[in-house]
Amino acid sequence: MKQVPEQLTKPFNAVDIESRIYKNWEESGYFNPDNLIHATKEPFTIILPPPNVTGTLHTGHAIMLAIQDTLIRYKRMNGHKTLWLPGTDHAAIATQSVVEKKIQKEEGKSRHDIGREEMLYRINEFARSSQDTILSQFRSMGASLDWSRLAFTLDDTRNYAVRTMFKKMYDDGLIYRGERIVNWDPKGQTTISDDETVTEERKGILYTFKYSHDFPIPISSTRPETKVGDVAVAVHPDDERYKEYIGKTYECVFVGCPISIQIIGDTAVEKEFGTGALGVTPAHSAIDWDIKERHNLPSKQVINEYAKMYGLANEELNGKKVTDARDYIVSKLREEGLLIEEKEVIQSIPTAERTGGVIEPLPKLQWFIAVNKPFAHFGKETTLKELMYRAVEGKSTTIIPDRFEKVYFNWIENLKDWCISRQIWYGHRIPVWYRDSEVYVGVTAPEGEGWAQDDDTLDTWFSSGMWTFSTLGWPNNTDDMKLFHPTSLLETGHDIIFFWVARMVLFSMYTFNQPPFKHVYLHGLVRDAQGRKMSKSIGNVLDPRDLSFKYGTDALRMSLLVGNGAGNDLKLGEDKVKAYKLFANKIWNATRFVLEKTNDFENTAITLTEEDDATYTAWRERHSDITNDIEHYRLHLASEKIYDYFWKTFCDEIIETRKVRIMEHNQKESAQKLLLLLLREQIITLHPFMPFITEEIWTYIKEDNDPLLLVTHW
RNA sequence: GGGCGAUUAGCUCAGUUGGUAGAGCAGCGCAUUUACACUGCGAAGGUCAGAGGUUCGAAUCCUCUAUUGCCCACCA
Repeated sequence: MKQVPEQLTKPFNAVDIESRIYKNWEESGYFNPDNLIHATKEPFTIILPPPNVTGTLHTGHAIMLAIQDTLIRYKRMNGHKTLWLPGTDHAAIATQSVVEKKIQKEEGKSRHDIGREEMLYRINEFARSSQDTILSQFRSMGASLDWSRLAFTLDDTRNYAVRTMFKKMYDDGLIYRGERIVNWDPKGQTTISDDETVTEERKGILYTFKYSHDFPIPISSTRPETKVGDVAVAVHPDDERYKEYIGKTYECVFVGCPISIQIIGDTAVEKEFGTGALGVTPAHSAIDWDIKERHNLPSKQVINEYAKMYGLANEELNGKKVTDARDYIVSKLREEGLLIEEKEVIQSIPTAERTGGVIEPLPKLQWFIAVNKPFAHFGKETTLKELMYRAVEGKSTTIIPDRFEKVYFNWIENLKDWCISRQIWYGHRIPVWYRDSEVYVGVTAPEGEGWAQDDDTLDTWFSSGMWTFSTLGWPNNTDDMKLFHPTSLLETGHDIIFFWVARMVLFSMYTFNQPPFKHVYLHGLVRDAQGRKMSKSIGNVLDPRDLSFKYGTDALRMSLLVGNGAGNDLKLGEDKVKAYKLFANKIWNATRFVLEKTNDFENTAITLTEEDDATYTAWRERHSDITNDIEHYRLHLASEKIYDYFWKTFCDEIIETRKVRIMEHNQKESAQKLLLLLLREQIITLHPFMPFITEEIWTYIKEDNDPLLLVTHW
């Protein structure tokens, strides 16, 4: 007669067991693949998308952890050498601006008052203390991450990898320095990439005017203040209205500033827009810069890094903010009778995602990665763009759901050279040194006196893009590199496909001619129960820590998995989490009941009756169905199926019928054996989804020489 | 302007390769010396947005329409 464990007689309380169980797992060492000595199958690797060091756990993280941990646990139980590698991201602009704001608020100082060295020290200190917060929150989700391999995008190992990569690409002619129109963020005082901008719809006015009375062609612009930097007027070469002027140059005075305007023909100009004539401002518009390149025109910058006018003959303009300058110029035009039309239009204005500042396109000397430049690669001539395309097209990487492959291709096709330099301090400093007109690019500083390192840092996605292999010790030829790269799966949100996924493909294909991962699984965004975005202003943000504390981590994980198909957004309400807390209770109570009804069971050799055997066979079918779903990354179906079977089939049918037979001593031992067998196998099957409660129950039902459920065979 | 989705019960959503429409919540009826009220049993509720097509058979495949969401884009 076995005693039912005392703990089981109390109601289930998740909070009581979670930290203790996590500690047991961690101390067992099985999160580290080096300790999985019985793992005979090939490695299965996921590199965790590194959260920002400054962050705290949100529902997006929770989804990512639930999906990845479920897959990792499943693979580990299946005998794969399983590596799930954690790390954090220095998130350059985000982190620096948090610390800058803090210092501004507490000490009233700017980063320039503090100085580069001291500032970097402060940011690093902040990053380190902040990191502990997010990592312990990741632990609380039950994440079976190999903490012994923890990486940071800005630590020494990663910095060495970044410098090595920069040098290698520079030597291949893929990294170059050039003057281009970049997205300048006057608020953040830095360049940002196209992907870091968001367009905002705003009302604007399209002004149609002439520079001066003696200039023949009226032009239209929403930004008349930039027109003092005009060098040409472009018209369509076939435009009958303006054909006769092409090739002529006019000297005129526009709001007190002398400008020299050449009339040129260019097919980029649309006859139907505005007056059909485009004032060319190379320094303040990307399209105009291209026209300038085509026609060999000069360029005059009239707006500085603080979005103020400068260098103009009309002293009244100098120092004015662009918006004030616009008002000033419009009123001058009106006075002089040069303003022909004002038309209200909706315009899309690019703003900086991070700071909200209105982007000022400016010409700047920056570092770029050439994506369209042919180079020799593993014995063949190719371009980076081709490599990125080929990885997905050739199915060496598959994207789940596959409709995102189209999105990926679409983005690749429109890809332009990637500006990788940033004018902020926190990040990987560009490994380039200057002395007079000499330029030195190297992994380490050059010998000799008088060299000064480039002040800029690299775009944070440069280091993140190398993440699948920089975390494994590249450029050293480590055992981890040999064993775990390419990785098996990248699991992340679909909003990050361009920023990150494509860049990882770029670096890995370039370096190894192999993609960084075999599969990409994209999950959706979490929305509230009504389908709205979670936002602080609406007040509908669900904090996973609260939910976990209130309903248990297992319940939270289930609520994030069930019904959450790849690529679709997930609507999450508190009721859903609550429903899975009830499920945890059900598991707990069913376990107690089964143990009570079988505490006199001893005859383990007994064979099942025909009926019991059929029931068992039906379960095995359901089990292989679930296995198949997990193998195909259909966790939303697998989780629902095990939930449904446990509750509706096992509890409501099997237990109900067998308890009668046990009480009536009607083929009692077969019934007892069936219940024990099914309980054991379901606890194993539930483990990847609900790791805590199942590991706890395992201690009550396991055989003496069974290991932790964590490493029990699936 | 281009691209990608969504539309299934009152609400929120599943539905894996085409084979008798499912779940949770809400609501209705019944049960209660009960493993679990954090429960069980039962009933009700849907021309699967609309129209056309393919098929023996369509929520599922194709075309169009309507509504709706998201992403990308240098129209000055």
